[in-house]
Amino acid sequence: MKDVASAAGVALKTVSRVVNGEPGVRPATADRVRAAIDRLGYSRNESARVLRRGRTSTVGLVIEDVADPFYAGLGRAVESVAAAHDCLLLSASSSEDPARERELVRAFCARRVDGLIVVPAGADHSYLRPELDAGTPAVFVDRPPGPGLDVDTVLADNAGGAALATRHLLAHGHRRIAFLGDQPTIFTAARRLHGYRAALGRLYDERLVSMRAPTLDSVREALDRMLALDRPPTALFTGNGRLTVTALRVLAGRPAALVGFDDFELADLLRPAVTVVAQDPARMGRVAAELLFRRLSGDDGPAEHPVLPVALVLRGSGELPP
Amino acid sequence: MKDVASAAGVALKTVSRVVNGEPGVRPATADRVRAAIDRLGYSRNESARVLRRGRTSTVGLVIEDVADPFYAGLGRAVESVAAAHDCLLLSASSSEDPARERELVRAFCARRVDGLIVVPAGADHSYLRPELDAGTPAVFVDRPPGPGLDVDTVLADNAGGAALATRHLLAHGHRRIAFLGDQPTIFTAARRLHGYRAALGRLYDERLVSMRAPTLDSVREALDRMLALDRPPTALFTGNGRLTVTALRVLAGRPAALVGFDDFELADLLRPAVTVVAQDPARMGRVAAELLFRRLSGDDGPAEHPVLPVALVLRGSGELPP
DNA sequence: ACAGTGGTTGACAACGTTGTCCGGCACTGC
DNA sequence: GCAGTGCCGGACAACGTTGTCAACCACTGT
Repeated sequence: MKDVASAAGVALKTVSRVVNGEPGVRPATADRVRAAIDRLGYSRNESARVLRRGRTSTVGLVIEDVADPFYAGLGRAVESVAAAHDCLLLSASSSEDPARERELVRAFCARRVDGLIVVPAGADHSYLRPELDAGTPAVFVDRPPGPGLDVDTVLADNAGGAALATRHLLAHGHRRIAFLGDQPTIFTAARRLHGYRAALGRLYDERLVSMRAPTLDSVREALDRMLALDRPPTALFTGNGRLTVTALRVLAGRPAALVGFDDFELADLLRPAVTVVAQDPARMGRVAAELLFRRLSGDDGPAEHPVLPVALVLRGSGELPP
Repeated sequence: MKDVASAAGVALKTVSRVVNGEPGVRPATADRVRAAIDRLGYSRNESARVLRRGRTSTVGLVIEDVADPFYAGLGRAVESVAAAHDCLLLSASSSEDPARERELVRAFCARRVDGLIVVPAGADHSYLRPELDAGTPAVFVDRPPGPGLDVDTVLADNAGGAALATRHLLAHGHRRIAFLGDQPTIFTAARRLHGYRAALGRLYDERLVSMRAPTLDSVREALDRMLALDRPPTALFTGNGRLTVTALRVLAGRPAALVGFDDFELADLLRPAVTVVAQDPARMGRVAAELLFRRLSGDDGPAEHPVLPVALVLRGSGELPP
């Protein structure tokens, strides 16, 4: 900027005024400055600006995996809202590792992001206290923060969706409904198990439940075990998109009564097409981002906890008889 | 930091030394400083640090859409490499809009990213000249920069892959092979058309080619038109993942001889399973990021232009007879 | 002719950090 | 006791920007 100033024969401050579109610069002077800017290929140093002004126009997003379709859709929505507020997005994957999550949040805060959107992996978020107190708002998405921290949190109706799926299978005559969920330490997995169990009532049988990371082997093993029971399951409820796909792969085309939590591309083209409880990741991201930007524009009301609805999408696999 | 210094009863610079792990501080003093840091919840202001040191430990990634599985996989790989270099990733979607692309690059550069990875949407990248001259390296991925700019570029073997797919269908007896490609202004679409055409030789018939954005309507219309020809196509080659999925949806389960460019999840579970020319988006992202970090660590050799191989994955749909 | 006015412009400090350099202190060897 | 030698700690400037405030200029109205 100094160079631009001397090239244009004006003071530093005048260049600053032109760059920021501040009034009080004669058009002729402004043109001279702009010409010098173009000639030198100058671009404002945002770090210095941040240092002076305190706002980075950047928000941080910590999700489990930027390549997972669910989180990618969520991230895209956050990006759109951020763009509408002239903000950029720092995004990173925690890989379901609490230490990494914390490290990322720390790195984001050191870069002075204006706000944070977090899909938490860990169960303790007390490390966020100083940042929150310092005025960096955070919004949790998909999963709540650990105990002792009351911040904005956007969740889906996990238990309700699971109950919906389970009742749907019950309504189609199934009495032995298996549940494949992710590890119970994951909030959504636990909530969905809860909804499933509540809907089943006394039909609940823990032998029909498996809560493990969604690998091909773990799913195969669980299904083999269940199918070998005296009274094997006649239907399957899978607890997230990854598990649904993995289960379909293990079933290898054998049609089975199945409802999955989370929609996924091509669910409609499989045969039978797959009935799912659909969340709307884009909406979730949008709601969270809008909440964050409301906080950034000064709203300091009590923490909000919106719960987004889910929808049962009938496609065939969930309507098969026992 | 000033507060920490006075809280610990030391000078500013001593705190700086502790924070940066510089030698020359007595352990007892360092402990006192660290205690003060914890007590005050202090975290270093990265903007100020950047201002002083010149490096942000942040790289920028401009892709077409962070939610597209192909680019999401690419982005994830870039993130991994960046993380290995203790860098964060600013990522954004250009939505195939040259103006937006340029705006994003500008915003990234203003924030003084250490380097850029760009999947270009536009055809003119002369606006990058000042940044490159200023020492911000850029790597282009998936598509080359506009003319007049010779920078590192990582491409896939688009023409080769298209030829491979086309010859595969030819080898299975097809003589009328249709091609659905994206808009010809998109580099990869043009290259794939080129490979398809070269492989067909005199069998090429422009009535069997459609190059349009992959909407349901445009694909339906193109297929209807082609199937109404005197000598309709007996096989279909789709020019990217989105088109493949859209075409499958239009075909609605009617089996058709089909090879798609780009692999996609569940391609193996459809019936017939879908034969594809698979790129490796993760590898592409990794190669690009590694190239970028080599530049960042001082390698200023001539621009490199690696071309990544593609692989034909036989699954059934490409082996159907006419 | 002169104070008053409004529109431009510029000098300077400050943001929080790090690099440079210098001062003080304890300890060593004479 | 005294210079020499490390080691530790601190003062200060600088990075590039913006907010504050004051100075300047050309008019205007009296």
